[in-house]
Amino acid sequence: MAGETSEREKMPELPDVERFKDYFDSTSLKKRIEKASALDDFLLKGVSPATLKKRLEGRRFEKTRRWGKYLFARADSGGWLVLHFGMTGSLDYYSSGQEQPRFTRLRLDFEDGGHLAYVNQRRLGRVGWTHDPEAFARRERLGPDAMSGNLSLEEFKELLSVRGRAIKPVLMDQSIISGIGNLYADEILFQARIDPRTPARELDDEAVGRLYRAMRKVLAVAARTEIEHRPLPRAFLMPHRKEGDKCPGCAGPVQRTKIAGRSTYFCPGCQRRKAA
DNA sequence: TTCCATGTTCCGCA
DNA sequence: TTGCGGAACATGGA
Repeated sequence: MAGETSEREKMPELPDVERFKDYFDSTSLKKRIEKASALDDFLLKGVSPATLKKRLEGRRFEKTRRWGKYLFARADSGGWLVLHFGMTGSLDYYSSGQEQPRFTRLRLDFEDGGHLAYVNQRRLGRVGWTHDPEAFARRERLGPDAMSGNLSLEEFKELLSVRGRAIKPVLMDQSIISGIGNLYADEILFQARIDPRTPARELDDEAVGRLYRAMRKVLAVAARTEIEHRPLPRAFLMPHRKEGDKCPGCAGPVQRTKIAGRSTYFCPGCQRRKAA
């Protein structure tokens, strides 16, 4: 991730956390942790710096998993390190001799001389510890992960049918579905050709089906392009988040509005409240 | 100087 | 009680 943040400053949503997972796996598994330093206990939630040290030092990470925007790393002491990236968090692995990245909040020093830095400029984020990611998700009231095989079209339909508010904030509500943030909510609704202001329960079966498929497709494609470090597909709205920019679908002007307090970009020509 | 950005949490209203 | 919108939070950039 080093040097990469400057070229693409992106806020962590599910695809970004998927990239962090891939990065964590390729840099930090199976190595003995010599030292764990919480440099800013502001971000520690429910775990003291001393406990974190005790759980990590002398241990190795065995595997990772992701739930929504949370990344969990399993230590061979039993238990999982919990990372949430807030709006400005990322990971940076660097070798000894290189300078510690600015805004490093947690640093792990490995036996091979490498260091994993959890970097977070604005300190909206979280570092914690849990004995079980499933239990953590329940306690935090996280809905099913947006990419999970467990989230069927039927369940998705069920989740939306009882919500009266606009579909966009419903998609972003982590207690309903985990992983979708402001940018990808816009992208998913654009790909599904649905007006973001449409009340969730007004979507008919056909529209919900389109939305479900768009959600899976967008997140999968975005995660892959994030990991492979490629640009997003040309048909994506995301590179056009600017009022009046050209819609990649119809070339009409992209419109900006505010929904539930978040700025929203959409194409009024392509995205309708009722299926076309 | 003021506004905006992002995700989550908290407050207050209906 | 529940669902919801909006402000607040930290911090820097336009």
